[in-house]
Amino acid sequence: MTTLDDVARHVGVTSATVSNVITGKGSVSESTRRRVLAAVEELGYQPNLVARSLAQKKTLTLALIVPTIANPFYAEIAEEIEHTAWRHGYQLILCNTFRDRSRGQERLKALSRRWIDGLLMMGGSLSVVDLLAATRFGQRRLPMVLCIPCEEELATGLSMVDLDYWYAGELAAQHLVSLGHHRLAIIVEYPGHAPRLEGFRAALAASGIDLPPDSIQYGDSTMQSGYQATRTLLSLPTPPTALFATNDLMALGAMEAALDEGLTLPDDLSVVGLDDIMIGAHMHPPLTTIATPKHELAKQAVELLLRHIDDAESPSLSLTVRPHLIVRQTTAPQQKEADG
Amino acid sequence: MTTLDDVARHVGVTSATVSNVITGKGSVSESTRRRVLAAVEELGYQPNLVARSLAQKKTLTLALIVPTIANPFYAEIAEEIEHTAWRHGYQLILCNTFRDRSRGQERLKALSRRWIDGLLMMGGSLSVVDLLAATRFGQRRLPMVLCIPCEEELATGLSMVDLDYWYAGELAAQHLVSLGHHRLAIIVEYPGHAPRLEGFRAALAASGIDLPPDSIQYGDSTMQSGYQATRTLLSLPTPPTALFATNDLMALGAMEAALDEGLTLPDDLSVVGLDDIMIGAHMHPPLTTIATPKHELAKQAVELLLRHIDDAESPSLSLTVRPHLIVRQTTAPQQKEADG
DNA sequence: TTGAAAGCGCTAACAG
DNA sequence: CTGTTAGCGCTTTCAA
Repeated sequence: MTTLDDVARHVGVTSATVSNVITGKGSVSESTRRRVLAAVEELGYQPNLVARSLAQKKTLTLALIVPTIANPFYAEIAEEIEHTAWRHGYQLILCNTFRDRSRGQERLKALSRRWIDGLLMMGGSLSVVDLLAATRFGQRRLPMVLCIPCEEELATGLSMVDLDYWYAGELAAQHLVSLGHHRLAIIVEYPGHAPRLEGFRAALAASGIDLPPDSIQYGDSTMQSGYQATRTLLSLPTPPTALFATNDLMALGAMEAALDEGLTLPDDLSVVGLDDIMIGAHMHPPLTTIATPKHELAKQAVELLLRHIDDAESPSLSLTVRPHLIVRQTTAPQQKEADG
Repeated sequence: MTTLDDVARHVGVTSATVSNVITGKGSVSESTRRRVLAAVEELGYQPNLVARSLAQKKTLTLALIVPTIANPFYAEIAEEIEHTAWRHGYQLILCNTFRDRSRGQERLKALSRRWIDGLLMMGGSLSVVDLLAATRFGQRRLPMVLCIPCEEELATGLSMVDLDYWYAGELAAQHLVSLGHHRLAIIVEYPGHAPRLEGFRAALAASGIDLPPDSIQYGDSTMQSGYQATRTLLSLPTPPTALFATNDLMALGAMEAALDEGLTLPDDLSVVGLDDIMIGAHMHPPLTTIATPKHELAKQAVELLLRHIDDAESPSLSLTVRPHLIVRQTTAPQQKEADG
């Protein structure tokens, strides 16, 4: 384990000089510069990041907090975030909270001791109280951006990158309405996904279609809940001919339930999801969904965070990314019905 | 940002004493101990991990290298690993290599500068050369364990935690044979999944069943490749009645292909996967698979790594975890056939 | 252009 | 039981 001093001694200069050539700061004569570089090579010197971090109060480390990386949606975003972070020279510490408050707090506390440069938080990972506490680590301010905040996180005043979920709901409704459906249902995580519901409802209203209470079912973003909600919907006196699940996992659960009921997709029931997780495209039939542009989302989030890191005075910003509809094969025109 | 010295000054002792009460080392009188603790509380003191790391040469940080966290199998394991690591007080840096050598090398180099305490590597993330180079960071030895090594990584002599894949192949074959199938096929990533193939082949041989070259198709562990391979298999003069895909993603691709061909699952074709990714249980029909006990795998891997960290002399170990069959609904008894 | 010196915040010997 | 001292490996003034 060679240190700066080793290199310096080997060349016959001082460690400050070696530091200068390595960081590219200060000015060094071309000749010593070359000798230093040669020595670095020869001794296989690697700068020690922890020493540097201590001296500069900068760790080149970001943390990403997610509810659970086992959810493919978060995993796919995490991959993009990791990628973007590394491109900017930052490493990523991964934290799962399992949506558990005490766990989240622990994680945060541990992070605060290690002087991460910034924090990226997926919405719903932490309680809002903990979240706000997190913005101040000791006395110093922790740069942080919220990625896809949930309802109650919107008022925190933090920087955030969100998807235009209201628009997503609108897209889903418009697509379904354009196919001639008028008995629609929604499976929604509430209140987390409220804007999706509202966008959906508003677009329906604009087409003169009502969304009765019965046709709004609640889930918790898992397949299981999508499955259950769909069983309930299908057992209604007049079951829906089309449904929108506010995330893909619930949509997959819905498909499963419909198939278990012996229905044919999409003829007997149209299903629209939201997220565009990889696997959705490979279901049978492939899932029609409102896609989250994950690469863009990650890019915006990381770059916004870096802006906060580089400039502590940089004001809080709210960015919004627009989703788009991907029509695959779980949606079809409304069939003729017996009872108009 | 209060430091040890601040606390010390506030109490009227020396920073060494404060350090002692915080780390629990050395001996401190009960009275000063209480005063220190009070001051810590009052000032909201948080120990600075980077300073501590520098002093102790220990960072309480592990890194996990995976090919891609977007693959649910890795994501689910990553979650278990993160969980286990945190329970032991370690944080986790996540690295995706995208199976790209240069990217893997970069990651490794960056990690080497930050003095991580240990490295967990999913098999196939890195070239073997880089992998071996990674064991020595500068002159110091980097504790490391390989998780589910691939063929060419077995000879590295590193500690590893593997699944008994030969046995997994055997389980798949036995299950299918017990259902009366004798025209079997396999979709395998080669040579990465060679033991799975060999176990499968051996178990078939034991039942007097041959596995002709045609019925061995190659994939790269993606759904797409499973899909393609299955199309090929189904277009054979005598297509198989059952197939084993050496990972779940390929099995899902196989299901998709079969359904696209108009086949009914499992009556027209039995499919067995391997991994037990979450989503497999929710397909229609739910996927029969050979399950990886991910929790145990993660636990073994992390704990083995910690053993290496705590004791540099701890010898390399190879642990093996046994998979088990989960029968769901993609496998069924062989149907009667027209042509014996 | 280079060197000397101080310091980042903490731990670890060793004295007292 | 507590204080003193000396680092950990690097950066950063400030002089020379």
